Amino acid sequence: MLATTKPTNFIRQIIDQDLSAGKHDVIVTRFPPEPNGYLHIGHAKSIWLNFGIADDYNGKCTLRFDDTNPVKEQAEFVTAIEQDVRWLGYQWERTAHASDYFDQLHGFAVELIEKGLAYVDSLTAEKIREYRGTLTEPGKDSPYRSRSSDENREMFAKMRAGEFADGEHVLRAKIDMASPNINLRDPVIYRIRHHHHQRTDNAWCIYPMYDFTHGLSDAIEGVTHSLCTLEFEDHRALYDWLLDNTSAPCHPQQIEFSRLNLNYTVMSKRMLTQLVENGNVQGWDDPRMPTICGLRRRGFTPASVRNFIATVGITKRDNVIEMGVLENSIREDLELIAPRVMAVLRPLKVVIENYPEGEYEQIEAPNYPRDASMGTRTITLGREIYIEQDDFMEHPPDKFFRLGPGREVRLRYGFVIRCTEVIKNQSGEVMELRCQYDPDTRRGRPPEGRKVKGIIHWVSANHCVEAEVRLYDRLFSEANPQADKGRDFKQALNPGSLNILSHSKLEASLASPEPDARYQFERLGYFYADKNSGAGNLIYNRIVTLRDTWARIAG
RNA sequence: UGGGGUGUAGCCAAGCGGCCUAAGGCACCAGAUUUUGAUUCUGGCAUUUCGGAGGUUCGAAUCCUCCCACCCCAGCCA
Repeated sequence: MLATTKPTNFIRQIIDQDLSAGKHDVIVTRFPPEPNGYLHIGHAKSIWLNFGIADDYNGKCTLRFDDTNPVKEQAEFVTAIEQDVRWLGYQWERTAHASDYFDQLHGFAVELIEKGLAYVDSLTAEKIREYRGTLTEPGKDSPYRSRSSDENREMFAKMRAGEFADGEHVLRAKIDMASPNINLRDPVIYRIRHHHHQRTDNAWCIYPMYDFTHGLSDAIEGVTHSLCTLEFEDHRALYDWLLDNTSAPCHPQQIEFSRLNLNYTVMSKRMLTQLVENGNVQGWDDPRMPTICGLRRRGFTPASVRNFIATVGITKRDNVIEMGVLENSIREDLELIAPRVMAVLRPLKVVIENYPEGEYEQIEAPNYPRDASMGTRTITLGREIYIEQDDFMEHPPDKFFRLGPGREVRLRYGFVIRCTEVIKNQSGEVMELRCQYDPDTRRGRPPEGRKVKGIIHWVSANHCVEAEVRLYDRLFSEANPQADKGRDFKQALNPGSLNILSHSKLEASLASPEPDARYQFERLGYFYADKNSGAGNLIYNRIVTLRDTWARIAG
C-alpha cells in the first residue's frame, strides 16, 4: 500500500502542540547540507522530513548550504545537491548559504566579545585540546581567557584583517571550562583560514564554526523547528546559549531524530568516498551506491524513495532498516506503472521444428495485462526464438514446471511447445533446443487433455535487439560491514555486486525506450536504461528483481 | 568512572494510566486466484507480553525507584 495518509511522528506532534498553543503562525524548517559531497538516502530522510512538514503545514522550508569550511567545500556539490532535492520532488523559494550571513555572524561575534562572552585564545590547537579536559575530568581556563573586551575586539579585528596566520588565534565563547557537557567548555567559534571560499571568494580569512553558524543562521531565517540528527543532542545546550546571549531575532527549537541506516551498505560520507576513490565502485552515481544519484541512475523513482522514508518513520531510536523494505517500496511503485516487456538475459536458442521456416506471426501483447488502457504492442513469433537458460533443465527436480526433455511449456502470449531434442557441444553444455509446437494452443487456448503449468518468456531470434544488461546485487555481503572494527570495511564488499551480461536479447520495442521509463522484464525484474545507453549500445540496469518464490525453493 | 540519549516481535513502528486479552508495514509460514513460480486475495505470526526488578494505583507498555544493555560526545569538521 502506498502511504497516502499523512505521516505522524513525535516531531509533528510537537509542531501540532506549538501551533495550538499559538507559539507560531507559520512553520519554517530548513535542510542544511554541507556542500562537500553527494547526498545519500540518509539525507533523503531529512529532506522528506523538513520539506514534507513545510508542505503539509503550509509552511516554508529553505535549502541552506552550511558552507562554513572553505577547505572542504566546492560549488559543484551545490549544484548536485540542488538537483537531488529537486529530483526527490521538492521545491524551495531560494537557495540560501550560511555564507550569505557572514557579515551578520561576524556582528554576533563582536556582540559576544563586547558582552565579555567571547575571547581570542592564542593557545595552539594541541594546547586547547589539553586544556579541554576529558570526559570525566573538567577542563581548565586558558591563560588568555581573561583578556579585556577591548583587547579581544582589537585582536579579533586583526584576525579578520588577515594579520595572523592560520591557527595562530581563535575566537572562543566564554562559557564554562568545567561543564560536564564538553561542547560548553569554551567552544571555538571562529578560526583563521586563509583559503578561497567557493562563494565569498577571498573576502574573509576567518570562518565561523558549525555550532556558531548553525543556530544563528536558523534564527536569521526565522526557522521555527531546527531538525537534526541525534549526534547533535549535546550541541543543543550551545545552540540555545548562543541564541540566548546574542540579539538573535528569534529562538528556533532544535529537535533531534535518529539517522537512517540500511543493512548491506554503508552510509558514511567518509566510507562512500573511499569506495569511489578506491575504485570499488564506478563513481558517486554507481547504481550500487546508496547515494541519491546512484538510486536515480539505478532506476528508483522519487516516489519510491519518499514512500520508503515514510514507511520507516521518524523516531529517536537507533535503527538499521532491512534492504527488503527499500526493495519493497520500489516494487510497489513499479508494479503499478511499469509496462511489461519480454527480454532474455541469458539466451538459449530454440528451434521449433514444425514451424515453417520464414513464417512469422504477429501477437498483440498487452503492455500491462491488468490495465488495458496502457495499450499493447506487437511482438513477433517464429521458428527460432531465444528462451532463458534458467528455464530449461536437463534433469529437472520435482516442482520444476519449466522446460525439460520431453516436457511442455507455454510461450507467454504464444503457443505450447514440447522439447524433443537437446543439442550439446563437446563439453556437454546445452547449446540449443529442438521443439515441436502445438498449433491448437494459440491465442491462449489450453491444450487438449493435459495441463501446462509452466509459462516462460522468449524473444524472436530474428526480431530481437541485443543489449548489455547490468545486474546489481547488494554492495556488501555482510549485513553490517562495519561490525568488525579491527578490519577494513571494504573486506565485506560483495564481489558479485555487479554482473554484466553483454549479449542479452530484448524484444524490439526496447531498442528505443521511452525517456525515463522503467520496464518490467516479465518474470525477471524491473529495468531502466542506463544514462550511457543509446541506439546501437543499449544498456539496461536492473533496478530490482521480482519476488522469486522458485529461487527460494530451488535454493 | 562525567554528560546526553534510546530500549515494544527477525527488521521498522503505533501506543501518551482503563476501549491493549499491544495498531500497521517489511520479512516469514500456510492456502486461493493467476498465460509473469509476479501481482492480488485470505489466514497465521508478542494470549499474565512491552530491557529487568521492585513500587504507586481498583487498573501500567504508559507514573515512581533502582538496575541492566546499547548509542553519541574530549575537530581550529559538519
